Amino acid sequence: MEEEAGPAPAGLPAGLAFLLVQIGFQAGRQFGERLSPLGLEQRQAGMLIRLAVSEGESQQAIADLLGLTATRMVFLVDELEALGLVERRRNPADRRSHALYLTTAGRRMLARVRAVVSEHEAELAAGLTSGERDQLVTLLRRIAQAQGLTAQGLPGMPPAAAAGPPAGCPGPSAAGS
Amino acid sequence: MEEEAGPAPAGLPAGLAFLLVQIGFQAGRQFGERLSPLGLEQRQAGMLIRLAVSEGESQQAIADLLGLTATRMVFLVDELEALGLVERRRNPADRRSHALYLTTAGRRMLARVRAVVSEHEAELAAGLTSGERDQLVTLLRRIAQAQGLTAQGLPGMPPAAAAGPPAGCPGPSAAGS
DNA sequence: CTCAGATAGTTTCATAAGAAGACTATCTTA
DNA sequence: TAAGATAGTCTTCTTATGAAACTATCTGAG
Repeated sequence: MEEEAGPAPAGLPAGLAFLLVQIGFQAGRQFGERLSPLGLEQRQAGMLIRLAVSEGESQQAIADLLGLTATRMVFLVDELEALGLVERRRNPADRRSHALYLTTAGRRMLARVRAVVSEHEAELAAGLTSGERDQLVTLLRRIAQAQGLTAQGLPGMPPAAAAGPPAGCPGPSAAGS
Repeated sequence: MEEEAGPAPAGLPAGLAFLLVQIGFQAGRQFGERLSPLGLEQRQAGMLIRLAVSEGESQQAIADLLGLTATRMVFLVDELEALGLVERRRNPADRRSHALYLTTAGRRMLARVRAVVSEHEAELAAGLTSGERDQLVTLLRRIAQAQGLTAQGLPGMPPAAAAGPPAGCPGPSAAGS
């Protein structure tokens, strides 16, 4: 079980892309774990954070911001509302739309989520000096920009559930039984 | 951690974690896209790369190496076999096990996969000087080690998938709205 | 030899995320 | 008021997995 620990097997790329995917996936997973004691999923936590900034906007406005489909947005808001963290309010000026607001419980939860985020950030950066951390963030920002990732809802990834673990799936080509 | 629970309106948490998750996800997705012209999924490509090094080992040995469940391993090998890229060979000494081998087509495909990996690496690093790139890789390696990630997974094949990834992990950093 | 238990691999079943499209309510405008 | 656009919701399908059951094979004790 240890026959491939030491000598990087020829051919196993330990490159930048590999590291980014692995670490990104792991970071996401750990964040989810840290969040579970709060009874929240990442998607829900993300929404709370977003709402802290975009409170009062319509569901659609926020869905656009995050790149979520309307269907997904409804589902997410349903969840958060069931948890008593957010509230849908009919916009008196246009009753077709529902503006979203955090409830008091929502704000409390948001504070806890932020604490978890801080904790997670700290853990990831543990082992780096603050200078290294800043340098890393700077470099990652450059990459993010080069890749067209804006700092809000990403172009097409937000709902992104599947972070990287692609798995067996009926391939584009032939797939057997 | 200055970005604590303060109701920082436009100030969402800084975001090393956010950047890592977003970029990692994006990188994985792009890799998948680059791979699709070959008719492969990331996991399949990852398996080919792994087999290039561990050829002849049993399915289980390789599944353990990659952190795959037996179920998924079977499915993945079924796909690769259907594509004619790998071959299951009964071990004459122990007919319960199936040793895996790359076929000739598999080796050809592997070469193409490697080309895609290189291409992808280059694209991600575009915009960085080679010095910056090395620095970035160094820092990421430190994080990977600190997080207990050994370089055994494969590009696009996180060790052990777990919970749902980020949803609208809106993040940290400047909120767009 | 043959039965019991361990192993490698496979199959079946259940679950969850997500997308698409249909449907309802409401606004706008002519 | 009717036609068309919008916001939100609901229904349904597909895909991705993991868990557990099942088959075949090997190993070891009587």
